[in-house]
Amino acid sequence: MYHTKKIMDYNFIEIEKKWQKYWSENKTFRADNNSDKPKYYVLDMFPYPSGSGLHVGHPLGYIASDIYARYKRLKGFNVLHPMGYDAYGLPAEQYAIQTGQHPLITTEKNIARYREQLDKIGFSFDWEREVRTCDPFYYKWTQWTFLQLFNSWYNKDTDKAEPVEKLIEEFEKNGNIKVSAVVSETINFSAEEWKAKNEKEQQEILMNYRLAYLADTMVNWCSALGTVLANDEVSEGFSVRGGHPVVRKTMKQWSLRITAYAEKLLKGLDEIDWSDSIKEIQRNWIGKSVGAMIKFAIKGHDGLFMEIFTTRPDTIFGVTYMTFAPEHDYVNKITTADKLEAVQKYINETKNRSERERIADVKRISGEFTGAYAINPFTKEEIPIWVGDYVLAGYGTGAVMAVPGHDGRDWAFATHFGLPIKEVISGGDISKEAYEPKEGKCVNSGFINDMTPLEAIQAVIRKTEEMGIGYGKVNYRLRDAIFSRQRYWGEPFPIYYKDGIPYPMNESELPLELPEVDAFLPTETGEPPLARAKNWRTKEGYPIETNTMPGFAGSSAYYYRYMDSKNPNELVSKKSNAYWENVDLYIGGAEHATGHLLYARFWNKFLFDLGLVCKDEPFKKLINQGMIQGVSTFVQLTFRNQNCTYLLPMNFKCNNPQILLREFRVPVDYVSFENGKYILTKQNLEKFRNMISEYKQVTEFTYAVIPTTEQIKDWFKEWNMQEDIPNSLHEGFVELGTMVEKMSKSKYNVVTPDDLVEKYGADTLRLYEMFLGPLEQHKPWDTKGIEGVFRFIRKLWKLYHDFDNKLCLSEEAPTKKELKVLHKTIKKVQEDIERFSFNTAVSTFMICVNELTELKCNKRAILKELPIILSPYAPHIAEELWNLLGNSGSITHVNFPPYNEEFLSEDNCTYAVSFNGKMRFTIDLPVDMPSSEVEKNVLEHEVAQKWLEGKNPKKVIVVPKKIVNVVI
RNA sequence: GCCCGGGUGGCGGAAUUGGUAGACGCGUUGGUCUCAAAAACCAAUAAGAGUAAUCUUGUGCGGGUUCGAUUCCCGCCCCGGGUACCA
Repeated sequence: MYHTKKIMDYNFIEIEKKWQKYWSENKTFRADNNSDKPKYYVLDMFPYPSGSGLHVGHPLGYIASDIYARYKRLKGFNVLHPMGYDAYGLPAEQYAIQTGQHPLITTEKNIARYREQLDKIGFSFDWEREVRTCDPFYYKWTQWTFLQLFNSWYNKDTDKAEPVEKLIEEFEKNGNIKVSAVVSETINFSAEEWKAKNEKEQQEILMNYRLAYLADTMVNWCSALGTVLANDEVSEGFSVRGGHPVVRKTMKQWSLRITAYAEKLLKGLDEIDWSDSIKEIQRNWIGKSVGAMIKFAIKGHDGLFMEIFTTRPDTIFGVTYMTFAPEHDYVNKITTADKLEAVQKYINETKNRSERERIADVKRISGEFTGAYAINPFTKEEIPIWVGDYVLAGYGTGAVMAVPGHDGRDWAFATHFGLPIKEVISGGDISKEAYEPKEGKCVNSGFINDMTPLEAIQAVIRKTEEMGIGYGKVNYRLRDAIFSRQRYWGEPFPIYYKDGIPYPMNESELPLELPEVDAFLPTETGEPPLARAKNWRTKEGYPIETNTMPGFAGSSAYYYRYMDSKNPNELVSKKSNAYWENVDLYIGGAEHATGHLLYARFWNKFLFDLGLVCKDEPFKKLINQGMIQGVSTFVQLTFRNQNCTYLLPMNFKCNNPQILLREFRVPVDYVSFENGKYILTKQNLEKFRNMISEYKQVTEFTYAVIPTTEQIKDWFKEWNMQEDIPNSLHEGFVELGTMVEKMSKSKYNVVTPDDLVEKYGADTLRLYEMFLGPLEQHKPWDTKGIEGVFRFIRKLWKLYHDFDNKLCLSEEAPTKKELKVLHKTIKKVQEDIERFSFNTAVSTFMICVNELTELKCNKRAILKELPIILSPYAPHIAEELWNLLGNSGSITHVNFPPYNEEFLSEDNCTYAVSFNGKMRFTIDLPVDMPSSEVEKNVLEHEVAQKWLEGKNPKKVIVVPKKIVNVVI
């Protein structure tokens, strides 16, 4: 009875329902586009609404961003804190293929579930600005941006994107002689030649320039998903989503010329406040290398040059062979008749090796001599030309000069085939391994002898430029982003075909809505699902593109749409953009490092070039929340007889080889925690057995029992086992083994926020998720720890209430002690929020409530401030207490109380006194006591006398208000 | 292999600029209340020695700088993430 009453004192169910209703009815969190207040934009990576809903790991980042958003409101900012859905995606479509249910229906159902879960946690989102990528009103602007990309090219002279119209004007005036652009391939032509070309030829040339272009591209083809994938969607030869095999294949695909922005994307990293690891991942992905292009003449082929890219022109005197990628055009031209057969055979072999095999066998060295020779431009030596698959066709020129003395791969290749190795940089031992550092002196190197490698690099580049055979060049590893997918559930391209040439639709025809199809599968002829749509043609009857856009299309500029989500005329109005600028704080998972976070920066820079937005980076500060891992629990199962299997603890070992023990996962819902151990009780086993069909566990589980001691004894006897019954066996329950791993449905370790909100309330959940540890760190979820936070929040409630749960406040003036507790809390909480240290802020609240409880403080003067500083973390109880204190309306927009240093200062402070660095005792002394006095007082202390043993200290260090170190 | 990040009690973690290592919470142990259990409250809780006061050791390992190092430097080990022949 008493217990029940006590629990009901803090009635979180009613309080939370009441305030969530209030916020929604009063539109408390609506952001204003016309405000005199300074702005602050806090954004979460919008979720893909999956069918399994949210688990406790998902809201972690949302809670952190919500705390920050609420804090900024208290600090007087006009805060934009929106939420939406990345609604296009493969799972809904795969589900549609299996069940025939339209992906829109699945998606809407999932969104509704997400919304319900999110609402329960009490987020301060401005839901009026919600976006969904699959909504035509939204994807109109995705399609519109695509058209801008299609109609733009990258001008290297102005270093920005410009309209294709202007390029055409230039072609008509001067051809492309004066144009410096980022292109697929360069064919020079004059104005006359341009004008002489027909429409089709002209369009083909323009396609080389467009930032969104259609071209034959080597793509990652995933036949299981029936679509191509971007590089970031493939990992080690398998699709990231689903884990299906991926092969390399040439196909005509839409691509985005992100490579034009490689340098800007790299430079921009220096100006944004992101974690070092993400910046580093992006730097590696962009992969800038500075070097030179150098042409080597090929013996016996006048006018044919082997052009290579190298970062080490200083080692050119050490070239002992050259290598072409097997796919290189020249291989067939230069291979001598006697080598032709072997080379052809080699090329065919490498072609048939899948990407997967190539990766698996990185260490296998293979190659073939072509019989041809290149001429070293400096030494005039004849150098054998090889073909080898360690040279990639897609990087640089697809050909390398090999310097085995100073490059590890070349060294391995040369050693394998017995090719010469020559030292041209001193400092290493090239008989053992390649010496790669750019340190030492050039040797055996003609005119660059005795130079340092760095000097030599410049000298060789200059010389090749004079000789007209080379120039300095920067290369990037980054590839253009393949932008088409052969799937249904994505944005249609606003492109139609006339005589096989793609043309953009008129902007007035946007949005081009996703058509209905009879099945979500490719056609019999292998065309994408949109080819099934009836009358998928323009008004004039031209066929419309049947590919759809990839997932990152809709997520690359959504943060702009939130600024002006209802605007039917523009992506974002100049005025709204000028006010909100860009995202101040962005929180999301690190898994988007090379995908979304790179594409969004690219789109943003493009929009900036066009003058559509005012900032060239989208996200000023980025925080990647760590993964919340699940604790999986295991039990061993062993066959007893036809109707019975025994459950045994994981630490049960058995030497009898006839007894087979099999490991099984026990779903987290059936696990109890007692005496510091995870266990499965008899009662829970019963429940679990009834639900067994929901889990893909073996049928033996149906007959599983926890053996009693008697049964074990019999069993041991039966099997002639001599062992004593291990003390890990118990009556009535079985101990479980544990493992921390990713939280996922298939691992049966998913904890959902809904259950916790129901049991403890949203405020407790919010506090606990933050309390778990630093936001950016991975950490295991441990449901039992939530009790501590729940105790804290009830203790807080009790500060304001008497035994009968009546508000009970004293109007007395607060003591110095009480004021100090309050103000040090305000100070620490503010500092912690500002450095995103949410876990320590929760500790601070706990300390504060512990101390006020200790002081039996129920004074209004103190307790009236507490709800404000707590409100970002636990908004519902904060609102309730705020109103109980006699305030009306929401706590959302009040002022964060400033702390007063005056209350923090003390007359005395505690010095920690150490001898030779070891702390021995503490002593309270006046704050303003001069160092010499402190020293005197310390040395006179009786404990000090003991440690000094009558000797004089060698040295005494006094750090004012902190420590004293006595050296003896 | 290369590039990042990280190793602190039984567990999650704290120590913000080199200044009392282990805050706060979980768990555990003992106690109060209760017929009993739960809840609540109180106390102890890094390890080792000691009745105790107290002492010794201690932040992955080895060394260094310093009056003083979880924090800075050098070398190594382990874990997590990224990347994979990028010339």
